[in-house]
Amino acid sequence: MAYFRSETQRPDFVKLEEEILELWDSEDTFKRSVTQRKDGKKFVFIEGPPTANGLPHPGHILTRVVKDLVLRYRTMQGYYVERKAGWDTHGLPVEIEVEKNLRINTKGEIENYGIEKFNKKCKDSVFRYEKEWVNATKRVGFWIDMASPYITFDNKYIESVWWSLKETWKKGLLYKGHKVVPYCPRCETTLSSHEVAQGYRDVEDPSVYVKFKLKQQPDTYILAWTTTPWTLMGNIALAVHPKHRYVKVRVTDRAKEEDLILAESRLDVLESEYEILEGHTGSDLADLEYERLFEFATIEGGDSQKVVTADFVTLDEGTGVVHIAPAFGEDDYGVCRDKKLGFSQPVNAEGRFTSEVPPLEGTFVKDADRQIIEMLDQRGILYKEERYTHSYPFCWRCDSPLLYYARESWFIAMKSLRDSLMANNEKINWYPAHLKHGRFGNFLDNIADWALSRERFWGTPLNIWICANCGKEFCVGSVKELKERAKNSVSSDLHRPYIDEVVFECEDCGGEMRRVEDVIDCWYDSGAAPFAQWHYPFEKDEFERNFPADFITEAIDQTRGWFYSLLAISTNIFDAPPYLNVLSLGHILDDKGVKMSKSKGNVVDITSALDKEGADALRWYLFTAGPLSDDVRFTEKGILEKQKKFLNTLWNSYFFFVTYAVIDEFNPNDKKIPVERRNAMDRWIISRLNTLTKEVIESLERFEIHVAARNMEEFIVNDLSNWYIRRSRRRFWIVEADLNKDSAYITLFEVLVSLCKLLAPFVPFITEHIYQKLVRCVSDDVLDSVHLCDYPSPEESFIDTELEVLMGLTSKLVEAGRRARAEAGIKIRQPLKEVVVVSSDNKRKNVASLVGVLKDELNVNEVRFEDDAFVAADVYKLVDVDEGTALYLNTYLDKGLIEEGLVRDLVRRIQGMRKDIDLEYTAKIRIMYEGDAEVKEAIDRFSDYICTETLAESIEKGKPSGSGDNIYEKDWKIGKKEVHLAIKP
RNA sequence: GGGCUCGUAGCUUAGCCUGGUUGGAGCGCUCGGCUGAUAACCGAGAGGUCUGGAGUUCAAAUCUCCGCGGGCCCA
Repeated sequence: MAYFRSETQRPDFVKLEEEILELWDSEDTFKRSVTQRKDGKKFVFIEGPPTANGLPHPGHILTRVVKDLVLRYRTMQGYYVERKAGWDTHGLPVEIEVEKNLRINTKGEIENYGIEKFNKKCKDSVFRYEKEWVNATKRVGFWIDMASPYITFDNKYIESVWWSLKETWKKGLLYKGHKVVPYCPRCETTLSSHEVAQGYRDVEDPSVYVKFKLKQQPDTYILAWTTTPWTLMGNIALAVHPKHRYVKVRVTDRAKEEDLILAESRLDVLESEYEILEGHTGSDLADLEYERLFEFATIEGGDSQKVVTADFVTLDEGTGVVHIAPAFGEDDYGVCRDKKLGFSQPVNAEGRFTSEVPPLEGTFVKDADRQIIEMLDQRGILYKEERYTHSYPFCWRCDSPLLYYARESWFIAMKSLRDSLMANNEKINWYPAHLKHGRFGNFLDNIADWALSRERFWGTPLNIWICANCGKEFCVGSVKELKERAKNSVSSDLHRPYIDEVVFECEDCGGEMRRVEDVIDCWYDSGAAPFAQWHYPFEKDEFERNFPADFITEAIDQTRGWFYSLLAISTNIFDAPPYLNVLSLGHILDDKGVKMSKSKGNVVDITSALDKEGADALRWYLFTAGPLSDDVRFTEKGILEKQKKFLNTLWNSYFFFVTYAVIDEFNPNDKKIPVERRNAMDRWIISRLNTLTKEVIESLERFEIHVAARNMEEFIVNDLSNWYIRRSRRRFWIVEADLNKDSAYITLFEVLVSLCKLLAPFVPFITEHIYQKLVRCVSDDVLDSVHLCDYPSPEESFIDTELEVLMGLTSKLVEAGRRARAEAGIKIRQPLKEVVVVSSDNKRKNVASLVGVLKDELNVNEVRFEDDAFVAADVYKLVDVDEGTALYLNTYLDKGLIEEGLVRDLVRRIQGMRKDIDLEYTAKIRIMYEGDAEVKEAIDRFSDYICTETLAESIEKGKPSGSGDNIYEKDWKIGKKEVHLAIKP
């Protein structure tokens, strides 16, 4: 009885994968693969939570399969790898989706609609596509526990976030300041950077050169430049670069002599003749005072009308002197904060001047430019005006120009943690390595405080209460504390608007304390995942077991996103790196190399590939496409090619094995043949397999996943399929019991099983199928799944480098021999007498063990080795093999060889005919033929050979009698001879 | 506009860190061959201004600088 089951030659991979999914489901394989390793060393992974209010796109699929690969690999290596899914559920993107559906777009409209109703819509919206996410995740084979995910809107999650903010607050690192944000005055809302990026457009604006009169020096002005004249109303300071050269020049303006100060390298902006009076570096100019341009707006909280130095000043345009208005520029605001200067905000939330600027009250700032320029001109302090084209952001929703506008905001003082951030970064391995001190390191180097608050609705409420009476602040760190302090009842939902109702009594003055209205940046939510997903510190065990993470991976855009927010929070709270290894992936581009985006409409529907080619093909395509840190140009054609080339070849290797193992009733459990007793071909493929195993593990450890995958593909296609199996086929056809045959079977069996384990993390479906059929169906005391097995480790004693080199030489000799045949015009099916290998090297002696291979591949009866002294006769065709090795092919054909060739041709035709009518591999046939005397003579002499090769009981001259049932006939032309063949099953 | 990164045959890519035979493969194309596992495979051939330019060097796809184009992040 056969031990294996026959297979179809052309599998439906998609159907096969669905069957495997069912198998995993019914046997609970994922859970068992995790718990089985419970006593193993921990390998901690954190899932970067996606938002399920949109469909997963190809980039998500990439990160999911990469995560899966690494986690399966570590699991098979014996690590205990828990995998908790997570969902990111808060934030502006969610709100915008809901706004779109409600067809509203301002905060006022949301308030009118009702925060309670609005937030409920948000909550429902974040799981709108959960089913699609879950399905896609399962379908691509990503094993992650989606039954108990962490969800950032959970009360427990929020409570952990609150705890961490209270820790921050207690250290005095949570403070209130201003943040200059891109702001749409029509929608009355701030925009996220992503939204701003969508709206940049080139526009022409006035650009003015303004003279700021110095206080201490008569008729001396600093010349500054701006493209937004309206911001001059908020001027507080002028900035120069500390290291650049500035000069004082004497010019004549409107018949009046005066002195101007500007950067030396910007002198060509001057309209008239000038004379240089003196030079300074920027830092020499610091603290010079100048007169106010306009005596309108009030200035609070510090000095003003001073020259300061700032590194962001450039000499590319303007005068090298930058006008600073902290209410209208992020850099401006930062400088003023650092230099303890004042602040002035003469513009209201609608973008119009307030009553502080009477002549312009109620005017929209962008419309005030003209008037302001005229006011400057009248007062003689406008040096000149030009038009200037630059890119400026507009609202993507309503197209009005955005303003940079200072709003009150809460910050975490990340700047004070800069050194710790950098020190913790040193403890992290980055893949690719350049990110560590490149993009990420530079970012940390220039770190700014984290603007944490958002004047929005759907998010973790900022847990700070302020006394309306005395201004005292209090930060709540837990639900328990909230309930203790609350004067009124506390809702079970910690979100707005319920939390807004909670009022405290001020401990100092007895006044009423109310929560600040803001929610927090949702990046803080996801960055808190290492502890918040375990409800730390309210529950301690899980967090302590799972910190820090060993591994995270997301796409490159997360360097300043999640990769940073994790490090920022972890450094702040624990002063430790939150992850030890981070793999940054490239993006998936369309087939033209352009980023996929909804607006361009070039987003590929990945489900189509999953439905047609399947998950394994998709995974393999992504893993082999190139370094994972590079962008991938995505083509479905590429996936199809991987299916044809890689999956089919793997399948066929397996198919070949089972086909003959069934015929032969081969049972691997009966045959134990030590490797050293097997033939050279077997020892070679086993050596190659172990070398491969070593290379694969080394590459995976370096996260060079594409190198590992490409090595495996090459092994399967070249070494296993095209060389080992093709070369060994005849051994599988031996009918009687035979050690050589058994060695071939057992070798191919072992290689296939090892290969499945090696490949299992990459292509989990096909490997599972093959494992089930090859191992589980045959033996009783085996593991139920390939994913429960241990990952192979290389067996050094099986690696025979010399043999591998030798096989390399042999294949070179084969190639050379074929070239010789091609050049001589003798096809391979025509047997020849001999080849002579001439080599000065003594390695040729070793080739002796592989002489059989050479004979077969080149179809010669003999292989001889000679040294340099060999003198070839004319019938020998010479080809060079490599340096020091040459090959001579004896091209002389005698009658015997010609006959043999003819017979080979006949056998080939008969085999083809068997295949034509789909005969069983083992079916016997009878052959009849017609041909001339030479054909008859050849057939007579070789009839035994022909019969054996074609499984014929007889071969007879003549035409089959009667128009036969089941008789298959065909006329052939072999060389110049006409032959008629008929076969009858 | 700034930072980082990528750019090798029609397509997908190796080589670049550590400069040195004639820049390798695969798909596709042409011709020939092999085949009872394979949608495969083997041999020969056509196809390359290694993104452009400059520099360093006896020698540059490789190192340096300046452009161009794609991508990401920031403005």
